[in-house]
Amino acid sequence: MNLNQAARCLEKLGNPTRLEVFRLLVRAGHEGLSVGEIQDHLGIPASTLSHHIGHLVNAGLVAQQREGRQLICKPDFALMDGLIDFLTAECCMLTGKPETQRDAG
Amino acid sequence: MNLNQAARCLEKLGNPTRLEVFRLLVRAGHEGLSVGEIQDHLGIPASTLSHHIGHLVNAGLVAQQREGRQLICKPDFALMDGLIDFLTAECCMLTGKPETQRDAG
DNA sequence: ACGATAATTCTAGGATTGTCGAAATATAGG
DNA sequence: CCTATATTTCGACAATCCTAGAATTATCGT
Repeated sequence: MNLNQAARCLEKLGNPTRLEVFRLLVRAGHEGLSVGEIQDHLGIPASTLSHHIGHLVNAGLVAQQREGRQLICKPDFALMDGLIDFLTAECCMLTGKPETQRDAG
Repeated sequence: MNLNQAARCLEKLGNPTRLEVFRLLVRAGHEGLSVGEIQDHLGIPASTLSHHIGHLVNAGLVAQQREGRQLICKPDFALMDGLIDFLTAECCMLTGKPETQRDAG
């Protein structure tokens, strides 16, 4: 995870609707949720939701797989961990977390 | 830190230039850096840099204080910690980190 | 007051984003 | 094939963002 990759992820999560979608998917866990189920939770027009999910998929934060007529969305936990690792390592104090430090810069 | 606050911080950090500014300030530590020093590092026009710093200040991620002719910028470490806590608690697996969990919801 | 330095505000342009109805595509079942 | 369901793509519009030169404000030293 480099700075530009991180910025891209942060940009996508930096929209209230998308952050809510992502949080919903994280809470759903490895089973994921269909687009329609997400829509039931958020109550926004399908085209708007599809637009936002497209952004998340494009950034790699969400993966989709078809199951019959439904498209199941799942968060990429590893990428999210990578993002948090980046923020912790590059944009935090690191005080009291020496094991996270990389080169004692 | 609620979802909208988090989204606002993420949005501001989700721009490569601003993320680089913020990382630079974090690396500078509690002493901070003047706007001019940041400009020396990044090499972008003063008005563009000022615009981006304004965004970071507006979101509370960066604080400024004047020292003579210079404006010193410092990151708000506590807010950044709060953001990472939010992401860890609401947008992560939480597997193997039970002490980070808040209410086992 | 004057000149130099530090940084912001003004202004304007093109680029991108967010929204959502309408139309189109994909799948399932009879 | 026809109908219903699930979701995306298209199209349009307003709103916001990014960039950066020019002008302005703030501070310091003399």
